[in-house]
Amino acid sequence: MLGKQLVHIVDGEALAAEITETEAYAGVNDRACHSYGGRHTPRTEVMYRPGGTAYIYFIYGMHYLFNVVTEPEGVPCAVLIRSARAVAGHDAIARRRAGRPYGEIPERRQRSLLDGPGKLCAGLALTKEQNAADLLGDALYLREGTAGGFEIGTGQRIGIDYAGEDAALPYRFFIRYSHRT
DNA sequence: CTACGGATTTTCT
DNA sequence: GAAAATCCGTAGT
Repeated sequence: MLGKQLVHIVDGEALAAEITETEAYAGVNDRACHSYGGRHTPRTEVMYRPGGTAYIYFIYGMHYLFNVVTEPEGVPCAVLIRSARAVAGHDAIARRRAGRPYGEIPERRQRSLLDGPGKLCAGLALTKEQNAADLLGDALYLREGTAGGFEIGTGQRIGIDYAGEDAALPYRFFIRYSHRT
C-alpha cells in the first residue's frame, strides 16, 4: 500500500493522503496483533472480515487508528497506516488537525500534518463511524498514487514492546526518500 | 534532536 | 482495575 492514496469524501470534498509508512499485523501467531491466539472480541471481530475492510479502533482514550484488513474472510490480519502526506483537501485536513487552514499553520506543522496513525485519522476524519467500511465504497477508498520508483525501508514496529520476541520482527515498512544529491 | 508527563476512555481481565 | 498499535507541549542537549 506504500505510495497508494487513501481518499475520504467528507461533505462533498475529497480528503486524500499518500501512504508513506505502514505496519503489518500478522494474525493469530503475532503477539502484537489484536487477533493473537484467535481472540474474538467485539473489537477484533472486524479483523476476520474479507480483505479490503477498514479496521478502525480507539486507543489511549483519544485517538483512532486506521488499518486495512488484508486476508480472506476468517484470517484476521491487517495493515496499520502509520504515516501519510496530504495530497488533496489540505485546508480541511489542517482545520481538523490544527483548527486553521493549511496556509495559516507553521511550516513545521505542515510537514508533520499526517505523520502518525492518530494524526492520519484526525486529519482525514476517520472514526468508529468508518469502522468495518468496505474500502471499495463511494466515500472511502484507496487509489493509485503518483509516487514511483521509491525504495522501501523496513524496521521494527512502534509501540508494541509487550509483544516479546515478535517486537523485533521487521514488519514496519516505509518509503525511503533519496533526497541528497 | 531526545525525554518527559499528562490527557482520557475503551477494552479486556 | 490496568493497559493501550498515541499525541502534544515543554524542557533540555
